[in-house]
Amino acid sequence: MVATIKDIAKATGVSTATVSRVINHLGGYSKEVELKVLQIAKELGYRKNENAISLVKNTTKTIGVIMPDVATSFYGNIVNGIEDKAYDNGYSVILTHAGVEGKRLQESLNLMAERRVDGLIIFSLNLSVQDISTIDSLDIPLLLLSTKAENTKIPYIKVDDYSASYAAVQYLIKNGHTKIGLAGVNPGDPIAGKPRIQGYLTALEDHHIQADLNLIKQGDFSFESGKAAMTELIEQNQAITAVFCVSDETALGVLSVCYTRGFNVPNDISVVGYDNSSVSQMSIPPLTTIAQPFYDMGSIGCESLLIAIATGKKIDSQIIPFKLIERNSVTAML
Amino acid sequence: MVATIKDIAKATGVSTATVSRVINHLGGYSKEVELKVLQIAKELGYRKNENAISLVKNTTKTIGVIMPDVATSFYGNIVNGIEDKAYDNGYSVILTHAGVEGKRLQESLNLMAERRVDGLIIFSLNLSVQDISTIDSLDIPLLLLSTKAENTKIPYIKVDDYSASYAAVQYLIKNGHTKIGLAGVNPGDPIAGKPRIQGYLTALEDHHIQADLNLIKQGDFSFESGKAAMTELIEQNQAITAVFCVSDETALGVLSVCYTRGFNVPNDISVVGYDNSSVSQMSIPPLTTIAQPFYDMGSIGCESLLIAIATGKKIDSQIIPFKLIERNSVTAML
DNA sequence: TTGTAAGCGTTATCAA
DNA sequence: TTGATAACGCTTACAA
Repeated sequence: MVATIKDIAKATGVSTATVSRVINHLGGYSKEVELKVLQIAKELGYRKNENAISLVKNTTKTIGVIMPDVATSFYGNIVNGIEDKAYDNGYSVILTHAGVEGKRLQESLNLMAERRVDGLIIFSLNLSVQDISTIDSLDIPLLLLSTKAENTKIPYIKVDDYSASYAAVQYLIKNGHTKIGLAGVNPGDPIAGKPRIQGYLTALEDHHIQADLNLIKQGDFSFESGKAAMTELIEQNQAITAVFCVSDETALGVLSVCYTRGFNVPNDISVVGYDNSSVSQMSIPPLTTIAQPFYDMGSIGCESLLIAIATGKKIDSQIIPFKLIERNSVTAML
Repeated sequence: MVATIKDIAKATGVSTATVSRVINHLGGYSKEVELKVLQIAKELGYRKNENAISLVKNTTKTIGVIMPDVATSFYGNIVNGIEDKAYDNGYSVILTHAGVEGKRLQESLNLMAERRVDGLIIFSLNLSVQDISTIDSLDIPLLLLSTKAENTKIPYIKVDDYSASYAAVQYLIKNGHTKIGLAGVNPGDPIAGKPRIQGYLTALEDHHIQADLNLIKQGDFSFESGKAAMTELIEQNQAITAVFCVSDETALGVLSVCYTRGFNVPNDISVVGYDNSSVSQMSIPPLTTIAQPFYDMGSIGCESLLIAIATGKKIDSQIIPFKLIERNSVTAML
C-alpha cells in the first residue's frame, strides 16, 4: 500500500490537516514541522492521490482528447500542441481513439464523462446526431478541432476547407494547368468533402475553366484512394496535367501510380497534397501541399479550452489560416 | 452539477445503498425499485464518478502508457493493440508522451503514480538510472514494450534486434550483395543500436565477407539520417550495392538521395528498411523491410499486464518474432 | 428486500 | 501555528 497523509501524520505526530498544508505549501506552520513532514513523506515514498483530490475539489485538472485511429500520421502535432499547453498549466491529458468512423465515440464520451474531465477536445471526427445529443447532456466545456458540427453552437477551430481547396486549385491554374483532377474526396463528408469540392469547382469557374465532373475521383483520404483515383484517371485517358489530392497520403498514392505507369512528377503530372504531414517531405518528389498549423491548432485550442474552464465563458470559434507549402511536385506549364 | 446517487436516492425515496445496487446490477431488490431508480437516473442524466469509485475500490481500472513523441508513425499500432485489449477488459488507458529522449519521463511517471494507474506500459524509450529508481519506488506492475532496461528485472516484450538485423543483412547477402551499408544507426544506443550493428557485423563475418566500418553511418532513425548517410556513402565513392536502414524513415531518406542522384532503387542500389510502418508501403519503390508485429505486441503486452494486475504475479519477458516483408526495394545480383 | 453507517484520501472550515 | 471534523461520491459490511 502506498502511504497516505494519515501515515505521515501518525509518523510525525501532527494532524492530517497540517500534513496537507505542508505538502501543498500553504504556509502557516513552523519550519520545524515543515521539515519533519517533508522528510517523513519522502521516506514513506508518499504520492498524492489525485483521485481523492478530484473528489473534494470537484475538478480533475484533466482534459480529455478524442481522436480517430492513431494510424494517420498528421494527428501527432495536434496532440503535441495540446499536451504541451496542458502540462504547462498543470493539467494532464486523457487520450482515446474513437476509430476512423468514430465507431467508439459513444464509449469514449462515456469514459470522459465518468472520469470527470474538466474539458474535452474532439478532433477530425464527424459527429452524429446521437453524439451531439450525448455531448449536450455532458455539460463539459467542449472544443472541436479540425472539424465542426453543423447546426450546433459547438465551438470549433479549423482551417476553411473551401478556401484551402480554392487556393490549391488556383495555384495550379496560375501555373498554367487547366485540366486538373481532384483525388480522394468524399462528397458525403459535409466538413472535409463538400467544401473542398466546392472550392475546386469555384476556382475553376472563376478562371473560366469548364469543370469536368469525371475528373473528380471519390475516396477516403487514404493512400489506396490515391492509387485508385490516379489509375482511373489514366485508364480513362483523361488528359489531365495536374491533380489536387485531399490528403498527403492520397497524393503518395497518386505519385506511386504515376511512377509505375511511367509518368514523371512533376514534368508530366503536377501533384498537390493536403496536410503537410511528415510524409510530404519524404516523398519523391517532395510534395507541394496545403499546410494546416496542427501544432498551433492544438496549442491554441487547448488554451481556449483552459480559459473556458477557468471563466465559464463559452469559446469563440476560429477559422485559422492555412499555408501553401511549395516543394517540388508542381511544374509550371509554358 | 452532475447528479449523484444521493440525488437519485432522494428522488426515488430509497437509500443510496439501494441505488448503488441497482446501478451496478447487484440484484437483491424488487423489480419495482429497480425500474424507478433506473428511470430517475436516466432523467437526471446520472453518470457514475469513476474517481469516487476508484477511491473506495482502491483500483482505477486504468492502465498508463508512456511513449516517445507522437511524431514517429509506427507507434500507432502498438497503441491500438493496447487500447483494444484494455477496453475489452473494462480498462481505460491514459496516454502520455515523454518526448523523444524521454525528457518528460519523470513527469509522466509522476502523473501515472498520482492517477494511481493499475499498471504501466512504457515503450520505445530508453530508461535512465534515475527513471528506473523512480519506477522501482512506484510499485506498479510495469511492462516495457519494444525496449528493455539492462541490468534490471523489469519485464519486456520485444523483437530481438540482433537477430532481425542479422536476418536483414543475410537476406541481402543471399541476394548476392557483399558491399552493404548500414544507415542511421546510433552506436550509443544499447537497445536498438549496438545489437543491430552486431547483427550486421556477424552476418557479414558468418558469410566470410570482410566488414568495412566506413560503410556504417550513424544517425538517429530519422529521414534526415538516411539522407545524410546515403549522401556520405555516395560522396565517399563507397562501392556499395545495398544498404540496410535502421528505420523505414531512414530508408526513405536513402531512397530520396538515390533518386536525386540518379541511382535507381533497386536496380542500382537495394534498400532494406526496419519497422514495416505505413510509409513503407507508400514509398517508391515499396520497401522490403523488417516487420515487428506492433499491434500484437500491444495486445499481448496489455494482456500480460492485465494478468499481472489480477494475479499479482510478475510478467515474463518475451522475445517475439519479426518477419522480413519482401517488397520491391531489393534486387538479386546475378 | 432494504437501510445505516463506516470508510476510501484528501481538503477546508472552524475553533483553539 | 495547529487540530477536529465534515464533506466529496461511492461501496459494502452489517443489521433489520
